[in-house]
Amino acid sequence: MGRWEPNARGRLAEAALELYVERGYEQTTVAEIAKRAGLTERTFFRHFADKREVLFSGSDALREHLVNAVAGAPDSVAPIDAVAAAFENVGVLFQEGRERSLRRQAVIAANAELRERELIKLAWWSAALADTLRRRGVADPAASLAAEAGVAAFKIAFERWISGPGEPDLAQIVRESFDELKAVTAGR
Amino acid sequence: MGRWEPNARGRLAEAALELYVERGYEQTTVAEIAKRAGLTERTFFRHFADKREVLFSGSDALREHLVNAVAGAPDSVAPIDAVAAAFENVGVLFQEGRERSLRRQAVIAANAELRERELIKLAWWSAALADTLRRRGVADPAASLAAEAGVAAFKIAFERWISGPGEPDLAQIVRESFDELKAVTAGR
DNA sequence: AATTTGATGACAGTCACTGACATAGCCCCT
DNA sequence: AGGGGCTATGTCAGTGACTGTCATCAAATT
Repeated sequence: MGRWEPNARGRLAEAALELYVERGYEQTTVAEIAKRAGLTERTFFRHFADKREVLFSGSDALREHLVNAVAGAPDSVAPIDAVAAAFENVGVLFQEGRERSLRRQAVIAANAELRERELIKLAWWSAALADTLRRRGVADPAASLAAEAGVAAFKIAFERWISGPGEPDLAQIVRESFDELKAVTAGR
Repeated sequence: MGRWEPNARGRLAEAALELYVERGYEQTTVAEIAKRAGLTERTFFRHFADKREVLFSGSDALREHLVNAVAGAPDSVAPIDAVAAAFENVGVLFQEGRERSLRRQAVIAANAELRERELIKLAWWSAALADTLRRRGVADPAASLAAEAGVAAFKIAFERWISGPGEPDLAQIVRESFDELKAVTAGR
């Protein structure tokens, strides 16, 4: 087991999720994560900015996907609908499967620090979406509002997907969530 | 300057804001804050859970105010409008004045950790609002969506209030923000 | 005046995170 | 094949946030 085992980053992420599930986030030290991955604490911090980030490294890819979807929408599509369509398609990127998402969300839900990190990732999505809308000629504050409201709709859809029974279809739930958003903001 | 100077908590909050403004959040140690307040580091952590919380202790009062406003709205008012009205009235609670809010927001905007904390405070508002709406008989996910969308509208209004020139009226900006939200989610 | 109560100080300890430097595996070039 | 560089990892020392524990001091209570 020399220095050069492949995929150090992936091993660290795997070990971290396992340990967070087994004994909780706070009760896990970075040294323990590194040890399980066959590495040292210092190396952990070379791959991840902090102890939380190891759970959120996939967020950037999701953001990219969202931005591309919105940027590629026809000009005739209203901002909120472009955002809605982007989020509907994003379900595909949860290939890691509902199983892993469930474990991950359970860990996040159990810890305030991790929820903070998740929220700032969503805020980062929102900012990127707003920026993309502005490039499409949407003025502020409409661009920011469409992005924020869209992220909110997705957040709630995701929660329902995670907490729901069986194997529900994320894209379908997202669609319903955006429909509800429209109904609610119409003052009904 | 004995042990028993009054208002230790307030002195700590004041010293913290000053130092965060002067030299930045990260470059300020808790020991320095405590020293300026004439106290020790240990005492700081008896008053505030962590180094960030000292900037957010007013958040709970705001939440209370919001919840009461929504709970007290007439039954005939639609959920989103009850939330909107609550946020319009909340401007009153920024008695500390735009001046202090400006300094505080500048500090928060400059640091990711502080932005995380702010987001989770807003999420806490949203959860409380959703809960209040449910008590009014609003079903989910409508309750959650109205709360989330409302917080988003307020967040954007607040940003505009802070970054705008002169002394704009927060309540007015909040009203406009909710109107924009309605327009945007209508697919325009 | 004695007692109790609550806030503060003092001190030691853990752990997240960082900077600096050493070392080991891998690739390229001759 | 061998040397030289490049990058990932290891080692070590240090800072600072945060916690547990116990002592101490001021004020309220009796």
